[in-house]
Amino acid sequence: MAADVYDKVFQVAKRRGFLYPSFEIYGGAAGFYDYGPLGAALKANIEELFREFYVTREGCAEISCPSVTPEEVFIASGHVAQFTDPMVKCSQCGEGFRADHLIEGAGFEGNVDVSDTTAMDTLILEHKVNCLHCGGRLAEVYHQNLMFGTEIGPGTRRKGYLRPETAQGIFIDFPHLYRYFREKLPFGVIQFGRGYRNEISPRQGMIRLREFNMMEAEIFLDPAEGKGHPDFAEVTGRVLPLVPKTTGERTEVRLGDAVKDGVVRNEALAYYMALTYDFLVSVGLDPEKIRFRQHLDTEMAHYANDCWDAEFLSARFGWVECVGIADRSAYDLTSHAKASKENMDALRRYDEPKEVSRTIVFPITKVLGPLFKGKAKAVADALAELDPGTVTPEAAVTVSVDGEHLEVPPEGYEIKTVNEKVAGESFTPHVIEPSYGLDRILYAGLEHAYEEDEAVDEESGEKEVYRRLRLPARVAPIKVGVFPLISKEGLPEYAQTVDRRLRRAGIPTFYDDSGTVGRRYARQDEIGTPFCVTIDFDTLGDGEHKDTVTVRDRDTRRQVRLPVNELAGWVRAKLRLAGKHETVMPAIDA
RNA sequence: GCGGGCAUAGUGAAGUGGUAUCACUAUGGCCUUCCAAGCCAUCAGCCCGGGUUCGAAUCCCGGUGCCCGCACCA
Repeated sequence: MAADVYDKVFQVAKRRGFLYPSFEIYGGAAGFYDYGPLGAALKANIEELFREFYVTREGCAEISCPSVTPEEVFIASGHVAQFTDPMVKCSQCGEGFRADHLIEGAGFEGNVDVSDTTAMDTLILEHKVNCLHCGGRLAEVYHQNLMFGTEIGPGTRRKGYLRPETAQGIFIDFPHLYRYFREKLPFGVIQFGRGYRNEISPRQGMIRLREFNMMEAEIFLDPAEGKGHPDFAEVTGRVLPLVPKTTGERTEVRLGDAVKDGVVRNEALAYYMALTYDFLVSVGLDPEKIRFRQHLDTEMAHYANDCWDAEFLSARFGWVECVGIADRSAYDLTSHAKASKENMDALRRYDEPKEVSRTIVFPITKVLGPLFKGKAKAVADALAELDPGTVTPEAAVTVSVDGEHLEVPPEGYEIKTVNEKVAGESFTPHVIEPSYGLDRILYAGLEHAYEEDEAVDEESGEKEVYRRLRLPARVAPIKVGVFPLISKEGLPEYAQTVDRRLRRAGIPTFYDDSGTVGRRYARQDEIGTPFCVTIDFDTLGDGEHKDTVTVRDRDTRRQVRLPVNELAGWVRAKLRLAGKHETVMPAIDA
């Protein structure tokens, strides 16, 4: 059982307090992990970085919606019907199959209605489908929905689900958000949150979780404006590693060309791919181990019409999706508008309101009222819906109300031409969705940051593994380790005041005076602390180094001596630089 | 869900029916003037349940979890 990088990373993560398997004292549960103190800090730092990218830089607004969600939402979104796999098991050997795949494989022409289990049972009988494995008889088809169900309120008042994605909350709030953004497109909204998927067999550790953290952005835009991005010009020259669906081959192309050649469907998708690349690199992923793979038509989610996954290369799992950038078109808003009967449209304003003259069928309600009593309102509405061109003037007209045909006499309506001012035309915005899997990104960051050397002890000659996490300073849970060189003669006291000053300045630190300084460096290297500060006798003395400390860089082990008064500012400057990979690990001047 | 393997301290390992060992880590102390030094002490463990036996970490049965395949994976 050669320990691969996953094992090694996980071992450090567990031992040092990044990650713990959840519910461990009760035997654990696959697909759930706890974030320990360092993991929670790392997660918070990644979230903060996401805010920096999407809220500060892109101007998105952050909202936060519940995880527990009424069933109607997921009926409208398609998840109840489609976030499910129709399963059928062999009654003999127990082998499980996708029922619809079996039926299609048996020569059935046409669409299998995956929502109708009895229809599928019938089809299985008709086509004499047996177990592919042992030839045994198949049991009944059942739905394996991957959402966690629950009830809202005591008893079974109202069915609900834990959300499988945070996006729906944003879509549902669209009318509010549209007003918040003063009825102007495009705008973006982000949400951090947990999502839940009751995976059948989550056996890939941090990669496939049943409860996981997402950072999702929904960018609403007007499709008539070509799905562009105001800053697209800044990224046209960027070259990203792309794996288009047409070839399946990795190519490196300028984004401007990729859009021009139709490889990437629109500017907005391409822009967010570039942004995502920068984000992943800032979190500490190895730029050489990132690529963008386009979904094949067959693997696209039910709501998407184009989707590029950012994938990272894992030593154990191969290429793993960690961000999905999808063009969801108008799918979600249209679905919710239809299901809720709310208006989810936006208005494309004309420069000047237009005078439009329109011919309409105008109901004369004072005639319809006495004539149709309770149904008068419905009749009036039905009349107004009619196309004036189909109505013969001065004649009775028949309308259909609740399946009943009613004849309206000529005096019940009037055909007239009205002049209206139209401010614009309404349309359903399209959505570009960059959706980030936080847990996977965090794991990727750890795996790509992990480094070990075999150190040979000079005295004993024994080999020892030296582990180091080269996390970017920006995301490292602890920024500075603070040590007295040795534990005596006032060094610890002085070091503690340095530690305290740094923390008061908003810099997370770890004070350590145990063992030798080398051991303390090792401990901090292992959790990715970028800087360690040591207080020595020169600090206390009256010489030229009075009130100066040494700062040691994790990756180069180089040291620099700084006045203690400048320390907090120096560290903060290094942390601010951490937006790009090249600058996150600055060498310290010797 | 199916088949196979595994389960001993925080970590890694030893332990073929008779007092559970060892290393590392951690904690306290001594020592220590910059990269896992040394010394002393301390904490902490047989996955769960049942069976066989005078006696089970060890043998048997069942369960759970993890790993590897198959299947599944918007």
